[in-house]
Amino acid sequence: MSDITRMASVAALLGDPARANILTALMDGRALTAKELAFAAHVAPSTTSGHLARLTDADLLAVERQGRHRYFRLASPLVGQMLESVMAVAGPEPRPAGKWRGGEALRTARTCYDHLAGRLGVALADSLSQAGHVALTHDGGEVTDQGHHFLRDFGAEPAEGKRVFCRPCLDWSERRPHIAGRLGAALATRCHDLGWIARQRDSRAVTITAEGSEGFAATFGICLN
Amino acid sequence: MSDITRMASVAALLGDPARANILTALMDGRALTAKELAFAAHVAPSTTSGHLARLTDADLLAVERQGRHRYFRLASPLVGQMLESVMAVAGPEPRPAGKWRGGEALRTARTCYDHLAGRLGVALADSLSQAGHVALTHDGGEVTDQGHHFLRDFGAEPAEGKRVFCRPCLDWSERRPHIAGRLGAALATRCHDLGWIARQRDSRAVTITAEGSEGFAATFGICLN
DNA sequence: CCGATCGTTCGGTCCCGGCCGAACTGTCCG
DNA sequence: CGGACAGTTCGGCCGGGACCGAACGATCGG
Repeated sequence: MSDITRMASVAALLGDPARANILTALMDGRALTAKELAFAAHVAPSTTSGHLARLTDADLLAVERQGRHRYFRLASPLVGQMLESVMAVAGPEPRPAGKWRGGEALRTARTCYDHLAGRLGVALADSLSQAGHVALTHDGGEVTDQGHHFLRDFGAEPAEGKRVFCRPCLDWSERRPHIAGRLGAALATRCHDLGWIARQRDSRAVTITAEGSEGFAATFGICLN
Repeated sequence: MSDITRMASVAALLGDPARANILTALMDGRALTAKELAFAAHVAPSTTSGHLARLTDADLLAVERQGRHRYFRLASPLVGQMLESVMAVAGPEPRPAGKWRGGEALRTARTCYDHLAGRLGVALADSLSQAGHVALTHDGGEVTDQGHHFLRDFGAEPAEGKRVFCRPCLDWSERRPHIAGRLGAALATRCHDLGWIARQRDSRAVTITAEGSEGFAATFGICLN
């Protein structure tokens, strides 16, 4: 099979709505059981089983047995990045002009594999950028010396090593870059540890707690209303 | 239509081998006519016409009329990045153990939208990195002061502006990062202007000329044999 | 004006693959 | 051991969509 046909077959796997639902349900890195995924995909368990078999055969999913359960997760971060890049092309839903639809929570704040995205993610990136803590461009990013101090104080400095910590990740709903990479993961973890954000059940959406609302405003000048 | 179903429909467009061939044929940024694309896709012109209509409807392709021709090109760099990311997940073809197949040229050197990829692209990235001209990580990259001098001498310094010039772009055949972004585009242009590389007809593959072979060895210490 | 070429539209064929329910295997628990 | 639950396999149904050839506009050259 040629490179292109193999690419097509991978893309075809994403091209079915049921499988797309399965994959996006796993995008935050959690591992879910077949039944939970059947619910997410809105199809019968038997149908889901077939989809899961194909996805694992193609190495898009990894599976782990645990008693009578089988836990599925994305096989690698590459898969998550692929999904985000397709979302970026699919673009944001054209706003129905003043009408609010479901899924707004996802737009406000969500996890993108291991970091924060949505309006919160973009706002964080803007805040750090305007304060001079990070230098972001459309194709890379770097933490400034001043930024290192700030992040250490905040408790989110990523491990030492290479100089560049932030890969900009184009947000599919905001169409603006936000902070991924090691820094993005460290920020998300810290916000979670501080109790500023909480994961929602069965969704990549995250809720901003009362403490978070206060904290984001005080520390980053972010107010999402 | 929800975000996920829209993502699925975009992915489904990539999921057909004929359309995948069309899109990859356009990945180097050239604009091709419907007939050329029909040849690339290995299907009848009538079939191609339908595919092209669907791809332009979904804003994956942009079209420009010129007399009785219609020139198609990728609608945005985002589309090219999406294709690369899917290729990265699809992974390299498992080598048939000592047997050389067609498509080797593509693995040696090719264009990836506007920069160089394949073994040449990876070797360039390695060379610049080891010489201390750029600092590359898996999620970003930066040109050093020393690198600025070197690139200016080579004639490939990208336009002034932001500090970070290189987005690492995971190579789907080598599984290693190479240099994309502004720096990648500048390097590719300079190598082309020097006559070191030449585009092949109807392919993203590029050939390394005799001058190029010498130049890459002398300037970068690269020898691809 | 006429042929040649580029591209689209239409009608018809055909097959892939998504879906379900029912039956089956395997695991945990009382 | 027997019931409950997780997950898979199988058979059958059905629709979407990929494909082609032929006929039809559009545009260029002579």
